[in-house]
Amino acid sequence: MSREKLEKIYNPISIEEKWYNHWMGKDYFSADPKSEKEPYTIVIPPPNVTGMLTVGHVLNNTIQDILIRKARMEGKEACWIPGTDHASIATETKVVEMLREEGINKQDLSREEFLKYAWDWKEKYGGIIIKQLKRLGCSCDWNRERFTMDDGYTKAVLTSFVKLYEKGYIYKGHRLVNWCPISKSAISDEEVIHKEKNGSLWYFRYPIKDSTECVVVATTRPETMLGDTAVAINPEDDRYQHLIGKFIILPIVGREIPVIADKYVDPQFGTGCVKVTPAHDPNDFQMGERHDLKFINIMNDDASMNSNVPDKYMGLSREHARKEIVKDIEKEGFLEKREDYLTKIGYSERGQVPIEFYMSEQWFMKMDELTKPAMDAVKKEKINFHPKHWSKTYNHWLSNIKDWCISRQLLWGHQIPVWYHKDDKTKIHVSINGPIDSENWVRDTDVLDTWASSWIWPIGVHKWPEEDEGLKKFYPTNTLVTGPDIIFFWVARMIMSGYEFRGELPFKDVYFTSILRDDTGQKLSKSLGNSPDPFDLFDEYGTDAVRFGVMLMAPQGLDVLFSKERLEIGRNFMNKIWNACRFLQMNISEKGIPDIDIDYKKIDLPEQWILSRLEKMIRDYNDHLDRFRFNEAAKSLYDFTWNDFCDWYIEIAKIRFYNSNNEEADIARLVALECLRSVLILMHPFTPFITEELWSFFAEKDSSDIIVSDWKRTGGLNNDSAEKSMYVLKDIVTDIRSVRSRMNVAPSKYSDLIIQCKKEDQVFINEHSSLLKSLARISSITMAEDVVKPPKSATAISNGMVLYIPLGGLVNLEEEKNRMEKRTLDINKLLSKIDAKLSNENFLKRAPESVIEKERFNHSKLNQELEKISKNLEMIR
RNA sequence: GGGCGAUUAGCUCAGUUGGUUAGAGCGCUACGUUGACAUCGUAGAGGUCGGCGGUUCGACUCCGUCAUCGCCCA
Repeated sequence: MSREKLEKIYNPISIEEKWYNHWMGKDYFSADPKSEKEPYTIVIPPPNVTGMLTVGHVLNNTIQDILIRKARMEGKEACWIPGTDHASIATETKVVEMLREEGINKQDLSREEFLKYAWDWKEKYGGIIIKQLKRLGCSCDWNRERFTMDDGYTKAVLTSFVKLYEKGYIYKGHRLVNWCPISKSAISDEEVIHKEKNGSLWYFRYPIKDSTECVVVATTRPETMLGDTAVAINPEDDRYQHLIGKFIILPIVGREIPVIADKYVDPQFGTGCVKVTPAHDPNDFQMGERHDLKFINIMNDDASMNSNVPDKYMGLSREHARKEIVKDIEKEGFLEKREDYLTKIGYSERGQVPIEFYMSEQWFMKMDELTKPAMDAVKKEKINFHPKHWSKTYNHWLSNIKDWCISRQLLWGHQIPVWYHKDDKTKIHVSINGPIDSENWVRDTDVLDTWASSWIWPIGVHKWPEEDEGLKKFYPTNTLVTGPDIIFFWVARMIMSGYEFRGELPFKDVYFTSILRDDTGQKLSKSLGNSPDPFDLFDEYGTDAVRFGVMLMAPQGLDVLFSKERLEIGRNFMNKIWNACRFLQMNISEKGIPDIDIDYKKIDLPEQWILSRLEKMIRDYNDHLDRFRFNEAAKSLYDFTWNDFCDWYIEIAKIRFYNSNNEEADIARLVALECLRSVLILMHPFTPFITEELWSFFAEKDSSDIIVSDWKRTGGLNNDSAEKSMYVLKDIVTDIRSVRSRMNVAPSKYSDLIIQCKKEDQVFINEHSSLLKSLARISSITMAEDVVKPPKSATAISNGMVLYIPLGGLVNLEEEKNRMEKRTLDINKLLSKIDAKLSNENFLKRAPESVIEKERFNHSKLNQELEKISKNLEMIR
């Protein structure tokens, strides 16, 4: 034990950095691929390289740190691989924004020039979140840190592309894609956020050629009419049969477009006639293909009108064009009406504006073959989701998946490894290093979707496609910890890539964290500005307190309403532990730790009891952690430490320490130490700093740092009868305290105790009388089987014993009477419930014996209590 | 429209495979600085576990249904 004294006040800041540097210096976080130990691996969900730590990251990474630290203590080769993601579209958006502020337009830069700015940006902000993770205490193997655009990782990404291309899983196609007009790029279905908006439904009259008749079509997007190339009706619709094959003169534009019949049209919806804009609507696109219609793209890549529309609209934004079109349609008498209409609009996740369906040539990945093993793995529980219900969402998504658009019209990212021959554009070359005669080829300008690089993260963090020792030792990984919001983006795709490239699952367990929300239910996010800065929280409460508090409030499978006030429980608990240790230190340090062997069969009841409680806690704690119930684990540790150990055992230890019996005191010292050491060990993964600090004071001589100490799965001594006896004793103490409190006895005053109880109880009380006296502030105890209630005494009935406390003038008989009458009512209610059960033949026949026994026991116990209360009530009356 | 989740004390929430006199923290009431801790202690008040129906000897727990709220997908 260290000689220095613990500071009176726990000061987190002063110890956190000290211990982190110590751990780093000792190289505890490094994982050795040559180790004989069983590996336990986690790959971090790589945060955005230019991102900042949010409270969500705190939750997510604390969980990973808990798993890794526990595995390390369990003697496994713990390997937590950290890194960051280039986040193509998000980062590029930020860089473009930064350039704009400097007055630079992205369009005016060459690819190389832009990338120079982007890399500078990455260098400037790239390290921040990594530093933040260190402050959080994360025990990642920092030697293995990866960035998704590192040379090695890039090679892995390009390899995956080439392999899939060669397999025929990747193809180029001219399609309608989700287009973000802000980033001027295609985006995937998952990057489109659907929002419900109040909009309008406009009804336009389209005149039939060579007729006075009109059809009425409804649209929420009037400006797209500039690209209409047909009007469609349902082939069964009697109202419009005569129009099939006729032509319409498109208002404003003057184009002649056919009336077609297609089953897609719902005759019940609107007028039953729809305008068809094949180049700007997915359903219309399909109709266009079926009927060989013209595809007229009316927009530029920023969603302004292009040269395919009448001159007066050219260059207008889509919003402006809409107003003009409606105005002009109305002016020319083609507007039938306008209705309010609630509509779902797809927004670009990054650009925050409505997306366009836009015709362009993109690279796609075929999904059907890739999904098969991925679905199978979860179905057969080779991969387990926690909580399990996410597997339903997973299956649903995989069974309805469409081909994945993986190309992006961005510069920041992995440029697609495809080259086109300068002389013959149809001749293409696909490889990692490019063609030898590079001067004759032009590389595809697009980059890959970020998720098409991060989906190989568990593989790409090693040297793949090389079969290096890291890959062999640390793949597959054990657990993935991530948010359910990226189950499609990332989790599902990692599983696909794992099977595709390794023929094996990437991880065995997936833990989906709670989503943190503010008190109004909004998801905490940097962009909304409702996420507190974790660093402010660390400063205010201490990092350990934040970690513990967050873990305590995040149950498995549910969202959490986060508020920083809820972290107080963590801070208070750290304070409690600190002071419990300080107390022990005060009572040990002068003599040093006693060097005696304890005969555990001979120790006193309180020692037996606390060790039994400890054993139960260790068991529950491990059980909860094994099942990823971090909040429950934290709770059981908290309960044991505060309620059993501090509230009761330390109070009892005080009696030992201040008495003259040295042997008892030494035993108490050792038992208390045993409890404390166990608590520190188990708590270390949750709160690494404070536990390492306290361990340095309380560890056995020559023991290792707590971070590499042995984990505990057992430790105490289970003893049910001791727990029962102690329960009785605690009950008596509480009952006496309750009486004294009710009668306003000053806490400092001692009182006498007279007990009416059986012989065996007298033996029991005698055995523990000093404890009872001290804990309940009793000066003398007298007992007998028959006791006449002493005058002016208050009464409590506890475990079949009647306790009398003479209090002279303090006794309030009215209060006593009310209390006893209330209890009588309660008991009668309970008894009638039990009676109902015990008189039910089916219950007696079918319930297990232990349950029946319990009911009988309660029945007689309550009856006894009732009898004693009645007698006492009579005496009062 | 389809799916998932939630509804337990004034507030925020636990409650693991059905058997508890239904728990915690905060808040509230009373008392308290007795040599670890006022970031504390002691004692206490407070809930017919969203409604209805069912399964069962027994339902906060399982099933059905309705209501309200939230999320995801189309």
